[in-house]
Amino acid sequence: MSDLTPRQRQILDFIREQLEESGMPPTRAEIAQALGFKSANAAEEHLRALQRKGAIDLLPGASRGIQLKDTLRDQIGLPLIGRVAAGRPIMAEENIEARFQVDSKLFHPKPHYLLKVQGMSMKDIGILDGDLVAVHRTPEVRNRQIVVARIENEVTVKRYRQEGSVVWLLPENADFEPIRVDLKEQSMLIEGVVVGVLRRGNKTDMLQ
Amino acid sequence: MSDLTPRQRQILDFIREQLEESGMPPTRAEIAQALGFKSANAAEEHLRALQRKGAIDLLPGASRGIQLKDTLRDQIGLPLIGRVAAGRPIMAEENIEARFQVDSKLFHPKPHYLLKVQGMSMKDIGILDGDLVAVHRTPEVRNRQIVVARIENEVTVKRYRQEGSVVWLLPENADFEPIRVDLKEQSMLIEGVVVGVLRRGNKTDMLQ
DNA sequence: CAGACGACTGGGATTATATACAGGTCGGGA
DNA sequence: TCCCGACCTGTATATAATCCCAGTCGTCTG
Repeated sequence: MSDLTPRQRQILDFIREQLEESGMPPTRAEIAQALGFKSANAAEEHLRALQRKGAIDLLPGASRGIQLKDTLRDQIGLPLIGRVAAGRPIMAEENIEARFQVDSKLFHPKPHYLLKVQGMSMKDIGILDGDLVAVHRTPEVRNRQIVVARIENEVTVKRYRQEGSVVWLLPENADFEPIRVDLKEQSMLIEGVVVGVLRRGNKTDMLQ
Repeated sequence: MSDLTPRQRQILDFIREQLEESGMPPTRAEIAQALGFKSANAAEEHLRALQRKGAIDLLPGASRGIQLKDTLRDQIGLPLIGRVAAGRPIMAEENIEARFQVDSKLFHPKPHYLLKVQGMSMKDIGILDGDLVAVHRTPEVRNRQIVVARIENEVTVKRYRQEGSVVWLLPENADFEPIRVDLKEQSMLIEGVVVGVLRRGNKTDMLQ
């Protein structure tokens, strides 16, 4: 899905924009005009490419018959992951406690799931025990990002720092110790990047 | 706006349904088929009636050129309140920066708006500068609740404590001083109770 | 009881739109 | 070198869709 050319991504963005602003998908001619094409056929070809790559659906014969594929994900809502069963993928059915619809405009990049945080190790950046973090599922993380990592079947939220083959998972609370992982000796799985935090007032006495 | 005939409401509902399901407004022919009309003109006339009554906008010449009026579209989702203009009600149009759809199952009681927090005075309970708090609009608050209060046109988020006619607005950060309000001397308006917190990772460098 | 109005049928002109086909450029592999 | 794929122009055409006109059938209102 992410192997789109820059031009194709541009067109996908334009479609999304149009849907936001006018509430309907654009026509070939509108795409061509927006991107500066002199022929609507250029838009047609890009749409077909986007369809081949699975980014959109095209309804044959229908005017403005363009559908974004990822609307499905939005409609169902984000799964809330509680405790992660040992040895199971994080999104396995048995880990899902509930599903919540959360506006995808709120977070960027788009989160794939919510994870319930256990413990106070990230207290200093405002992530408390019981908070839900919105996680974008990706193995590509950069230094200083807050990540969800799995070591030895333990899922943990920490700040990421890599130095060669050594990864440090840093807490944001002086009471906790950094975790050192040597990738040559131990395996570690990056489950994603934290893109947002969500706290429910009623569940903790923190707020009321 | 609500003086629509049953038939007109049915058609408005169908438009909304189509937008949800297919991501694009229906054509006259599609409306006619869904409602059992044999002529697309019946749909045309209903659309004109809906436009006259202010429920929708029709874009002349455009296929599927039906837009739900902003007042309808905007009713979806919680308004995000940024800075509150002095002397204006908190939900005034000019204070609304955006709207986000948030699952009502997430918070309880149901929030009425999101407020952007300024400053670090509530840092110790994980409410940071720039965070959004979900607020349930009510004047009835109890001690120890986190409330949104307005004093002298300043809107502030603090922990509430009342002792007779004196109200204390307590920060959750040792660097800040409690605010003392004597209701006999000063006026204070309770704008609501905080029922949740929401942090967007991309806006701060806190998360990434 | 005329007349306005909501709710339709049926037909048809006119435009908007999708989409096929025939080109052309440019850069990157095999 | 040749071919391919991404990227475009330009022309053409069938069809999707808007939108105007002329009616019909009730119901309610002055």
